[in-house]
Amino acid sequence: MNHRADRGRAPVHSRPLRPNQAMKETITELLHAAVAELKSSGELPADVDPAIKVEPTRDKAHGDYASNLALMLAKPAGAKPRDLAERLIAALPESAAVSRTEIAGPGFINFFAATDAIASIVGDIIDSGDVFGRSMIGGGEKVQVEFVSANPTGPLHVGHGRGAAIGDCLCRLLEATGFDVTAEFYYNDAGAQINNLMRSVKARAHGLTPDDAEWPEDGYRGDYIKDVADAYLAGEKVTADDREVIAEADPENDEAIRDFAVAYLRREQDLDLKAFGVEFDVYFLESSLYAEGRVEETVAELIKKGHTYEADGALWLRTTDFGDDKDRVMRKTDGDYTYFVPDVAYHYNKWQRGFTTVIDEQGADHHSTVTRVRAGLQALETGIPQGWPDYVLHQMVLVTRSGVEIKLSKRAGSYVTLRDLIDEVGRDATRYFLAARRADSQLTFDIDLARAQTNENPVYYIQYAHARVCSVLRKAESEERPFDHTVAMANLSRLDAEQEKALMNRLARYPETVARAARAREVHQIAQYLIDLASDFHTCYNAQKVMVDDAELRNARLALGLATRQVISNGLSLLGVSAPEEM
RNA sequence: GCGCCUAUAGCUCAAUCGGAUAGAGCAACGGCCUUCUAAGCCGUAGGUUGCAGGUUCGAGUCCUGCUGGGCGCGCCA
Repeated sequence: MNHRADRGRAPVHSRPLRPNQAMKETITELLHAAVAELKSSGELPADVDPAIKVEPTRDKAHGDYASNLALMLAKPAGAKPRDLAERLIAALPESAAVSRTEIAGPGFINFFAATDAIASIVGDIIDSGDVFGRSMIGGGEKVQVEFVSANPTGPLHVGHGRGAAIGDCLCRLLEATGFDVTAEFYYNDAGAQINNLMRSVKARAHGLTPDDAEWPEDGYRGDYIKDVADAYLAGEKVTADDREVIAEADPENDEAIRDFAVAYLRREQDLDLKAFGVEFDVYFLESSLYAEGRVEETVAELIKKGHTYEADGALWLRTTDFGDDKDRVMRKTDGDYTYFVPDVAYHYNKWQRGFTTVIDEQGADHHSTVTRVRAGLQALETGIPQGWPDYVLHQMVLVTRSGVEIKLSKRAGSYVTLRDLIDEVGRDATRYFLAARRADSQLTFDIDLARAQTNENPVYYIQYAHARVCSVLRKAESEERPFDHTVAMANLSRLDAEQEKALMNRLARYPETVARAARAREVHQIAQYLIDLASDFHTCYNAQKVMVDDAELRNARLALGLATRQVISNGLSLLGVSAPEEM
């Protein structure tokens, strides 16, 4: 196990957080008070204890916030929702934050917030800075996210790229919500596939090409194998995962070829990941499970707990006892273990390392391992909860150019590499496109769209909003009318245009968006939010000129710009996408 | 055949632990730069949320069945 101390992501913040959902919380408290009032007057049964839900409205005609409380309480109260809503409103304590309420639709209570109350978010954001949106809902819990975990048999492909983008963003998201995150990469550095790699490199070292008759069966045919062979014969030195390997240059030394090829391809993958802005805390080698006796230990434990049997010359695990649809072979007739045994040993090791939550991010084509690994862990009977670990599975990525699917990369031979994409469309756009969709739907990566330097591209749409604010601030400086924090804070109530209110309401939703995305393990929600935020900003920008002569209004608008810039920047950093100051 | 995922505007996708009139971007059409970056904005058009039932005040969302698509179903990983 190799540790990487420096990862580049910020540590969990311990700074106290400002209350940045004030408006929503205020309304929730008002409703609590109203319910208590109605209970004491006997209009509501004393035993009802509703979960009060206050949501930002989708339609501004419905006010700023709405609650379905009356609908929820109608049945237990034995009253019509609208009547109940009326009584709830009558029982609401006075509050300066709420300018008016109304009953709408089947019984929703709509709240129209006072401009002051909405605008206070701007000050909160500016004061909080990078911390805005962060929380401690994770409570410092140790979480491990395992992702990419590609075997070192070739360059990373688009699918790995999707895993890298989702996994890395998930780590950032979890850290931002107060989890103690370890990013881990697991790989198989021994076994049949690595032997195949060795044979392929050896064949290349002997001058063979994939079309020769003597080329190894199922050998890796990509051009990169030749690069590995050339480097090996040239006696190159490679460093990967803190290990240094010097090529023996002897085309007959299987062991040396194997070590070199693994190190070489690991280094290649790391260079790609680094170019993609992804780093890991821990690289875990499958071979270490054997070297440290963890595989044997796991097998012995499974046998001891009585969930195994011998049949047809093999050792089986009765995974059907734990929800699998058929039993699985652990030890083959040739004496080797099947891959799932080290998988179980590895996950048992994760548990022993104290990760109460483990999230495995992987391609959905491996989804059958989910049941198997969980079954193996249950069979150990060590108190690991059912359904541990968690999985985030992503579906296939289809890459198109000019509307036509592309499947081949020269270098890799059979698939589009992550490097191809980064080189062609750039890191920001690649990350964004791979992270912006729900993991469990298939993704079409449109190269033309991703590399478009025009308004067609959603990444630039967001980045442009950020750059625009920066531009306005530069203008304020150059005109020697710089932002004045005191004047701005005293005049936030001037931000009363419809577009400004909409933008501020959007800003206020950022913390809960981060929290929800982290809870759901859905990084695409951040991407979606940023599009909406950028849209609200662009609308505002076109409707309301910032650099007006009225200093009070000007500074209030500059403050709104600053707050917007801050949230865009915070959100983009969760995605690992840059926030340029000019474009 | 079995399991997992999925089906939303012409295309790519959103949609708050079930909420009000399902939203963006692209593509189409019409407007807006002597004004802070037009990589932008405003407007128009575009939908039986695959189909059929069910649950309830309310369903794109939950349940059942069906249809289409993807992936998996090995003593490969």
